[in-house]
Amino acid sequence: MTIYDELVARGLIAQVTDEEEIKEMINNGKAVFYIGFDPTADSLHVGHFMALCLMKRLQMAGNKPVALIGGGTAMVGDPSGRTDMRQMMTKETIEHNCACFKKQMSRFIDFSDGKAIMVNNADWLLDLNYVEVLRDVGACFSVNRMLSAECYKQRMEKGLSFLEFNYMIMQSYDFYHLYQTLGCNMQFGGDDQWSNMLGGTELIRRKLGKDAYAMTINLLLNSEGKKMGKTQSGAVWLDPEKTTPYDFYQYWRNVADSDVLKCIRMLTFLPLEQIDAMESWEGAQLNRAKEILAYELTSLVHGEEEAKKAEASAKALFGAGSDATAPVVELGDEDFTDGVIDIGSLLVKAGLVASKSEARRAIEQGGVAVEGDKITDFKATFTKADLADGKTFRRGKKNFKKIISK
RNA sequence: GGGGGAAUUCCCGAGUGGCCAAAGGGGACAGACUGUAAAUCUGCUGGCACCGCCUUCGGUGGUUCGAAUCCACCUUCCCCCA
Repeated sequence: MTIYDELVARGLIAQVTDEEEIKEMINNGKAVFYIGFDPTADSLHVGHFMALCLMKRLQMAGNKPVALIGGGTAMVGDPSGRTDMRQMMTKETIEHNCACFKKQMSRFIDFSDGKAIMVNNADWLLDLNYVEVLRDVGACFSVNRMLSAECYKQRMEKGLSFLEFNYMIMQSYDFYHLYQTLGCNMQFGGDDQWSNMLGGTELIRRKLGKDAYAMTINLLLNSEGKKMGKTQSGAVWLDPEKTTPYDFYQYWRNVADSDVLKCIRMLTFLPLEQIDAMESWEGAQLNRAKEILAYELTSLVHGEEEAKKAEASAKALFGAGSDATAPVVELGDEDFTDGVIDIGSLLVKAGLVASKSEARRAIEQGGVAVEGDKITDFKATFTKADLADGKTFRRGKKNFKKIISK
């Protein structure tokens, strides 16, 4: 099976500019392609992970990836798919984020011996001269066309600043620049980048009279059409400091039935035959598929060892009720007053609830348990000795913390 | 530049002087049912020393016994005209 066919079979490909040409190039390892990542946070998230996987798959097929970190474009901010303007980031923040991205990417992509290249568009964008750019590339863009682009649609209602309007031009310039300097002839990215990417192929055609290609991959949407990889508290990060391997595992363990197979197909490297075999699974059997999904992804992102730990924790907590593996929180003397700590403060300290009021509510509604026994009294207290060996506290069905006094 | 409108608790959105911690919806959270799923039903949704008190309605001042509600200035955004 060719790499292109595999991408299709995995449901990854969304749009392509020239299917035959792209097929020919990536199947034969002839593509030099780039994917851009704007450093909007200090860690990559699931969306980036998909792009990195795509990069890896293509690299394995012999193509040469260029990972572009958008240190320059982040100064502008991509308005695509947004209803309001991004908060402007300081140069320092951007630089810090770039460094974080770089570190994380190196774990997924092999940059040794020139097998892949990493560049930062700050290196060429920041020194551009305004009038020169206007004359040079500005003349190649039609405002009328740009305004009708899908990525600006949403913003036509709420307002779009000139700063952000220029994002497409910056991205197009990147492609143009990489085409000339690295012979980069393809750009891949999320489907929300389609119009920005077309801007680049168009610019190359106009300026150089050459063809360049673009291909987008489907965004990972759940069955309700919402982007996956987000939780109430924000994105699911790849940085273990920001999203623990256990939480990462749990996120995937809890995806909806209707989304499991799609996720396995799009995100894991499991052979397609094996995935096809899961297609017939139904009902509770899908739980097995969710375990596989969660394990595979945790393993890819955090390593096999962490994945095993997360899986073991989950099985223990949800299965027999063993307490050995929940995340541990230690309490010191300062947490106890007169030798005791009340349940409300304890839950707050453990990070199981945001406030004592929330703790009260959770208890009143029967959502808190210690060592499997439901707590009904908000006035309950614990002494240091009670917690000397550690006790597992649960809020709701899925939140566990082991509390130990020291 | 001229004219008009808007800013409310996580989001949308009521509220135009006391009965407002603020309707309604969404989301989130908790419970029941389950398969650590979905759907459904119930509860709950600012904080705390919780039958009470404190902080919130873009910002700063002011009027008033009392303001999310009135006045002034400021900030931001939208619409129409240029």
